[in-house]
Amino acid sequence: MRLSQFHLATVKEVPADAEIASHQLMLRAGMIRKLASGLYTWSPLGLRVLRKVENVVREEMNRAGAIEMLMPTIQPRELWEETGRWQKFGPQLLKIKDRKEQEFCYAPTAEEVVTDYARNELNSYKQLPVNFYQIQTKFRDEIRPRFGVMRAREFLMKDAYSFHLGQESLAETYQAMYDAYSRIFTRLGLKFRAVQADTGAIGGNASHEFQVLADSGEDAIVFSDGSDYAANVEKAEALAPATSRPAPGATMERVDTPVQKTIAEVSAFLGVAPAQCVKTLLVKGRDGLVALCLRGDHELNEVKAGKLAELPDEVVLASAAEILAATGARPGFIGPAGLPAAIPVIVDRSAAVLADFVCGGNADGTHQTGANWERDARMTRIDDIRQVVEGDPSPDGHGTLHLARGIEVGHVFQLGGKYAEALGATVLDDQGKAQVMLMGCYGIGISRIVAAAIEQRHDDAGIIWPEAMAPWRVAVCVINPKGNPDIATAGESLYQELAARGIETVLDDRGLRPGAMFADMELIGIPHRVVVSERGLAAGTLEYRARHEAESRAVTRDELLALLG
RNA sequence: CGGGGUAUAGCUCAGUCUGGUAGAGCGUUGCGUUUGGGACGCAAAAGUCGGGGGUUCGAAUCCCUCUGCCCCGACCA
Repeated sequence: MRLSQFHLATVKEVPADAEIASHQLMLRAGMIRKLASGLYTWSPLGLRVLRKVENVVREEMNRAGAIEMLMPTIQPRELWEETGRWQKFGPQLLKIKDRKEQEFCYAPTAEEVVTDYARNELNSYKQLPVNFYQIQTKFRDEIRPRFGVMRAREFLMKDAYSFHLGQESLAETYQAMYDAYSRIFTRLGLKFRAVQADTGAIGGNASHEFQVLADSGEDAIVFSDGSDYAANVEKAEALAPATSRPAPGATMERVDTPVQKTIAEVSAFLGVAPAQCVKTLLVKGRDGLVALCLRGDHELNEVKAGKLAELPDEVVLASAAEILAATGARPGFIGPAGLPAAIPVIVDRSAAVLADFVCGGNADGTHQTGANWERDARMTRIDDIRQVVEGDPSPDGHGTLHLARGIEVGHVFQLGGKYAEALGATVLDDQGKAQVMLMGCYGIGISRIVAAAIEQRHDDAGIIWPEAMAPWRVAVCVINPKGNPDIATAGESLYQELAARGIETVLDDRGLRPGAMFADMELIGIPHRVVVSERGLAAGTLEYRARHEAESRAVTRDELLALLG
C-alpha cells in the first residue's frame, strides 16, 4: 500500500474522553471514531487490524474442525420466548419493532438461533458431533459502555456452538476449543491465561475464561505459584483455615464507638487488627434478611453468596431502613451477637475460626469486644463466601495464590442440555430414540482483542503491534524524495520487491518531513521500519529499526530481506 | 438506576463568575522557503456558542427545560 493512496488519520492531541491507553491510542492512530456511546466506526487502518485478528481466529477454528456459518443479527421475539430469555436477559437486550409491530431483538449472542437451526437440520446421531461458528456483530445494551471498543455496545464476536449426543463428546470438543483458543492467543502474541470461571446461573460442567493480562483489566484473576491452578476471583475457593477455633479467652463487653462505623474506623479506634473483627452484612434473602459474616479484612464474594440457598441469585444489600427495622440499629453497628433469631447467620470459613473478636453491638454507637461464636453469637452455617486474597493457599493444595488483572477475551463453556431442551432440539440415537443434544458454546471478542493487545503492548510513542496483528509488517520511509529523485526510485523499488515477496509493506510516499513520518509509523505501531535516504544511498545501505528497539542500524538490502524472512 | 461533571471552529480548549459585534493552539486551504524526529513565514476558509423557552435595549454569559457525552457508585455494616 502506498500511504498517499490510503486514508491515514492520526492526531497529535489526546482525545478528552479517553481514559486508558488503548482507547487513547486507537483514537490517536485513527483506528476508530465514535459515532455514539458504545458505537464505533472502524477506519480503514483499524479494519486492517480487526481483519488480522479475525483471520487468525478463523484459521484456528477451521483447523479445530469447526464450520463457519452466518446468522442474522436481528432475531424474532418468539424464539427468545421459547428459552425465557426475552425477559431474563434484561435491559441488555435491545428490543425493536418492525413496521408490522412485530417484535425483534438485536442479537447479544446466538444460542436461540443456532439451536433452532440445529433442531431443524440435525436429525441423526450420525451428524454429530458438529461445531458451528460465526464471526458476527453483536449488540449488548451495556449499563456503562467504556474504554472505547473494550466495552462497546456493538462489537465483533466469534461465537461457536457445538452439538453432541453425550457428555464425553462434549468434553472432547470443549478440549479442542480450549486448545484452539490457546493457539489463537499465542499466535496473536498476547500474554494470557486460561482461568476457571464461574458457570453462573446456567449451570453446566465446565467453563474457562481466556484473560489477557493487563493492569487496566476489569477482571480480577488468581493463580497459584505452585501449580497450574488459575481462576477468576469470582470462582476461586477460599479454603477453610488449617487452624481450629481457639477457646474463648475474654468476656464479651459492650464498648462505645460513637461515630466509628467502618471496620477501618473501629479497628483504629479500639486498637484491634481488622483481621480480629467480624463484619456483618445484611442482605435481602429469599425470605427476610440474612446476615453474612466475614473477617474484617475480607470482602464478600457476591457470586458465591448468590449461590447460597437462602439468597436470590443477585445479591442485594438491605437498605438502612430495613436494617433499622430488623435490628433496631443502623448500618455500621450490626454484629452477629444478639441478632434477632429470625435472621440466619452465615459465617465465612475464616471468620468462623476467630475467638474474642470485635463486632457490631446491634445498637447505635456501640460495638462488642471479646465476642465468641456459640457462646455469644449463633452460627446458622459456615460457608465459603469471601473473596480470596493475595497469599491465600491454592485450592488445589499446591502453592499460594497471587492476584492479577485481566481482560476477558475468550470464554469456553459446556452448556449441557439447557437450550436444546428448551427448544426441543433432539436427534435419533442408534436405537432410534429421540435424545436431547448436549451443547457447548465458545466465544471470542474479536474487537476487544485489538484493544487488549494495545493495553499490553504500547509505549510513549504509540502502539507496538505483534507481527500477527500489525496493519502492515514493514514501513518504507523515503526522506526528501522530491529533492532527490533517486531516493523516490530506491524507495519504490524496495517497496516492489518486498511486496513481490509477499511481505505486507506500506510505502510512506506522502512527502512529509522525517519527524512527522516517523512519529506516525510509531504511533500506528508498524513492527519494522526501513528508511531510504541520501545518506544510505551514498553508503549503499538502508536504515532498519524494529518498533520495539531503541536504536536503528544500517543494513544491506540482502540483510534486510533475510531479516524480514 | 443514583450522584457528579461537561457541551464554544474538524480536534484540544479559553471566554461564562462581573451580559455589550466570537478567541487561541493544533488541523485544513493557497503561496514561498525548507527536508533526519511532529519545520518556518505570509495569506485564507471555518462556529445556528448542544436544542427549546424565558429575563433583558442587548445573552456563549443569567433563569427554566430537554438532549447528548464523560466520570464515579452499585463493598457500607
